[in-house]
Amino acid sequence: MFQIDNMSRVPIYEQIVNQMEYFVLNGILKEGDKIPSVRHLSMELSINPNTIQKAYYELDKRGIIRSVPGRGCFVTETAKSTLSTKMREQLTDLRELVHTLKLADISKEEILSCIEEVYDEQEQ
Amino acid sequence: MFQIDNMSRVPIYEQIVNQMEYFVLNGILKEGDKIPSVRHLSMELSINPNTIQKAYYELDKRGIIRSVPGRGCFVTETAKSTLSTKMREQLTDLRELVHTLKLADISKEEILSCIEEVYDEQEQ
DNA sequence: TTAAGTGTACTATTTAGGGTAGTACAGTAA
DNA sequence: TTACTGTACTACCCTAAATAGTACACTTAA
Repeated sequence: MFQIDNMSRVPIYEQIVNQMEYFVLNGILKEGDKIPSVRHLSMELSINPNTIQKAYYELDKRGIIRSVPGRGCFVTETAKSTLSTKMREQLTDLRELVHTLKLADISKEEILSCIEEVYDEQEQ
Repeated sequence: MFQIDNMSRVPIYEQIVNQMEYFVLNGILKEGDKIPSVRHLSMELSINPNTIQKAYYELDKRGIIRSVPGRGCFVTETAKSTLSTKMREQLTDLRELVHTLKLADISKEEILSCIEEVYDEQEQ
């Protein structure tokens, strides 16, 4: 499920956070779902439990999961809508990236067709 | 000219590299232009000379500038075309970002109008 | 020739973040 | 009771980044 890139500059705990959010947005994880326990995921990814805990703590703080001592961690009911709102802020990143591409003399048409492609893709 | 964000996770030397490339793409720095000396930029930004040197070394390696001992550093004749080619590879990043926005239920139309805006902007 | 400015090359040191190791405690559920 | 869960804590290691300081060779202009 999770893919960790040890060569990345992005810290492992943040990779886990990002992928968890991606899974929620993508519907792979749904509201109320139980996610892997700290120790279990730690074993599966061969990562120290503290690192997983750090990721889960961050996700809890963001309202994506809820940690229940003794029971486990679960995706909150509001996770997806919270993320959708947050993602909208990435429109700023989009503008910056497109601006850079424009400077590189990449045509508007090329950008637009790129957008069309992504939106016409079927999710598997 | 340069803006350094000390709170950023991106290393200072890499911020300088990025901004130098941006200036070249944007036409603020042109082929043959002399760029600030290591010591001068070091003073201006209150950054250790070694950090500036590291950035310049990287830019030299990428073919964006040429360092000439005793004379200074200059933007190469091929800098802009080199960067344009490299920027084209960022179309992959664009796809990923758009994919994320799509997952967040942001409409295609909203994305497209965002693109239009950027391309219709006048550069100052 | 001299002086100032240039890039370059070192070594040593500090700092902060990330990650690991190990232990311990309390709650939950079969 | 037993095994699982999240949580908390200290200590330690490692790496990259950045700083500090010095030194050398080259170029330019006075």
